[in-house]
Amino acid sequence: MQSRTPAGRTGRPRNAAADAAILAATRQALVELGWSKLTLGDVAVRAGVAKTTLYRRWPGKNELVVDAVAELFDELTLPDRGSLAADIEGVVLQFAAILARPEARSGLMAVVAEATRDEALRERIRASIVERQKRLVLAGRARAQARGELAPESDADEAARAVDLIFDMVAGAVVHRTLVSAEPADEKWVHGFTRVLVSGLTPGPGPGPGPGPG
Amino acid sequence: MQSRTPAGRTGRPRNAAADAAILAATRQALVELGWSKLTLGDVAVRAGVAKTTLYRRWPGKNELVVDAVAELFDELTLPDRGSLAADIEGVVLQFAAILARPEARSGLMAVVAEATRDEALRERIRASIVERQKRLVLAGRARAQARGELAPESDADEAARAVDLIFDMVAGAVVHRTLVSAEPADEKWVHGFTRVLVSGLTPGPGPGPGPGPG
Amino acid sequence: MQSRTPAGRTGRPRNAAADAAILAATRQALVELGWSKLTLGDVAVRAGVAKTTLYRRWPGKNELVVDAVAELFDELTLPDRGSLAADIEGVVLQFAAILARPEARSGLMAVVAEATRDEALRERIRASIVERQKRLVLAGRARAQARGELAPESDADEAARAVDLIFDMVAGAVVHRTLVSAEPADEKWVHGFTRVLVSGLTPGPGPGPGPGPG
Amino acid sequence: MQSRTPAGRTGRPRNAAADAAILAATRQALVELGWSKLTLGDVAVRAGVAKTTLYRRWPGKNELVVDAVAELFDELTLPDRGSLAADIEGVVLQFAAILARPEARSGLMAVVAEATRDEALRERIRASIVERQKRLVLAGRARAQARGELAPESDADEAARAVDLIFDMVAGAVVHRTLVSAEPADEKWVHGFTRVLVSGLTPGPGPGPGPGPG
DNA sequence: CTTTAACCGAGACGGTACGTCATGTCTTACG
DNA sequence: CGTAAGACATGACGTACCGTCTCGGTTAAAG
Repeated sequence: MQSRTPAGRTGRPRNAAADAAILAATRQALVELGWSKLTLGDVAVRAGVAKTTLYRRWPGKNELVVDAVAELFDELTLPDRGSLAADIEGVVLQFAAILARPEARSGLMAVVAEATRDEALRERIRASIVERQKRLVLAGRARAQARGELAPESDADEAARAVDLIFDMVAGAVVHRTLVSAEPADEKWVHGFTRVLVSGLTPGPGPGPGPGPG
Repeated sequence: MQSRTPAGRTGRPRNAAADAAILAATRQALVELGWSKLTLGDVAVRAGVAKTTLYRRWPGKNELVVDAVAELFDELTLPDRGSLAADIEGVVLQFAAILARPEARSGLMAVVAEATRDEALRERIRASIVERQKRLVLAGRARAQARGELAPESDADEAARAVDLIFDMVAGAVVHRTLVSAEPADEKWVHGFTRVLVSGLTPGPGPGPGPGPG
Repeated sequence: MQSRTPAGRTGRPRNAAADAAILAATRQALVELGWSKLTLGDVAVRAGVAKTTLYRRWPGKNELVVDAVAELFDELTLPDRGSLAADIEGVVLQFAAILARPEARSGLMAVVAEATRDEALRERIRASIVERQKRLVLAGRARAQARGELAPESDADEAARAVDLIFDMVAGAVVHRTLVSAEPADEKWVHGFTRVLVSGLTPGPGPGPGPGPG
Repeated sequence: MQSRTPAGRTGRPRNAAADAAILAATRQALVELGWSKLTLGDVAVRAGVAKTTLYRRWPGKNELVVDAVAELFDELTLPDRGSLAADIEGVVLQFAAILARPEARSGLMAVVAEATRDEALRERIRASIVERQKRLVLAGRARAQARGELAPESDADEAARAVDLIFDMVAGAVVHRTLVSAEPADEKWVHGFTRVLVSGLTPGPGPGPGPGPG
């Protein structure tokens, strides 16, 4: 998040409602215009706020969009569906649903692109989105370990690496399917993806469910 | 690619060298400025070409950047390293090396972001980059099937779905690791990724290499 | 005029019809677009001719428009209406009619404006338009002298000055009335103008026709 | 004139000094470049002002030049030199001096040319230049009537027509002499012109001066 | 009846200016 | 001091014409 009421108590206090109005206006503008056509002047008009107010609270377009998009992912949950594979399918479908919304599609990729040249923005994305949502992987892993589906890690460092890897594999595959390949991440695809993620391309000699991802 | 001398033979022919100069200038500008600061006027100056020449050959910045970035991925190869896992590791490391280059980083994500609102651009990306590089997955899969590591698909449709899935999983994980999580896709990470991709999170009862991605 | 077949006799001769087509297209474009919106590319298209052909024959827009407009004034005649005043009225009405045509209005003033910074263009205008039409003043003056309405000049130099003055007074007044004051030079106005020109503002104590210009 | 601070009192007020700087820069650019080479971007640079500021205050080049040129004619005065003819000679010489300045020469004719296709511009010229300077004719006429050199008009309508006619004859002749014939309106020419204007080409039987204009 | 040289159409080219738009800053009046 | 309004300097946009050039091809007079 961005704006804190500053330490000093004097002067007119900031209008607290403005923050929410600005973020909502940003998402609406993303839907209608996409990132590159979105202008801060337009957001200000939609939010019923002066451009100065907006600049006083966010440094620029990128940071504003990160905050506006980050909120979208807070609605993700990890319902207990009984097995690791089922839990993964459940959360991946939620994630795919969010990525199907235009404000997430164009906003997310655009700020990632900008972040390739802006260390501060990269950090903001990591803090507001990536680390924030790793909670889902952590919860799923803990649940699977409690069920005996996954072995506990030998040490904390290895655990962290495993969480990071799974997060990148899950989020990356869904994003790539949705935005680069531009195909829907529907139930069928999610099912195949989960099978490969859980069992691998070559499920081994055991009595596994069957080879291909189809 | 972009400019073909049109069917009619009349008129002064296009300068063939200009295309290459423009694409090289685009990549150079991407390195120095990133996508959002890149201007077509600047590219034209770098390429020693008039702005009008550039607009005569590409509709706009997005299409130009797609073409400039697409060329980067043509250098990917699939060396035969003896096993499916080793082949995957080899190509993923090459892919990670390309994504470490700034012209690929900002260019690729930016055009993907733009493509969320532009069907024609989406198609251009799919044709120039996605479909073009699926050759790697196809070659690797065929080689693994020849070795007996993977079972042949029952039908063409299933084969296509499998190729798409693997492509999204590989490319998506590397892109996410590199650009969103902003961590390097180094040998250690690639090794862990490949183990999960080939054997799954729960390798099952067989004599598999052992669990976890560590 | 412009294009002469050059000294060398070999080679394909110029298409003679093109000159007329270009000048006609120029006048048509002046009517529709005015001087500042007129483009040589457009004239070439209207004339069914390549832009190169046009540039081979005229140095630029200004010279082309001078030639196109100059032709308009060649239709002026000086009918013998019996008296100096009547002759003046007759030719002034013809002149006003030409200036009421849009190709003359915008073309003439525009090239005069350009000529303020281009000596060669000034000379072209003087030769093609001014000197060419002084024939009317010369003829009228000679006729009035034959009738005894005007005294013959004492010497050639004085005669030339008188002709120049009358030409400037007649042409200037009509042009100013028509284009600057933007009022029509109708019969009533021409009548008043002629009275002042012939008899002056203060016609003197004699039995003149009466004072004011009304 | 052009820019008034709008009715609303909010917002940053316009920089009042900018108007004068822009008009002065316009005249300077007219001197150096002429109308057709004058660009608004260049004027903005000379005035130390952004191009947007300029477009905020004037619709385009034509209107800007009208305002810049109109100011030049405000310095005209009508000194009392004792007789109608002397008064006319005085003001005509002043007018000729202004028309000898390059910013007046190219600017005035160019906007007149443009006005042939633009009713609003025509009205702007009439209001800013023509009607504004008729004050000189009115004053001269009143003075001549007070001296008894001219008879008073019978009615207001006739008076207006007389003023218009004289204005067109004086301004038109000087403009034509200066810009179309491209000869200087020097003292000798002005003397001859005034004689014809006051006494006519055929001064009649009275004891007038000599006949010809020489 | 072949050369030869200028003509012609088409259209790409390097430029320049256009008029608009967005950015981020500033300056005012008001609360 | 926060705020709304809006002017401001800056700079890129994508378009339009400029006048030049480079083609393939045509056309007539000269040899």
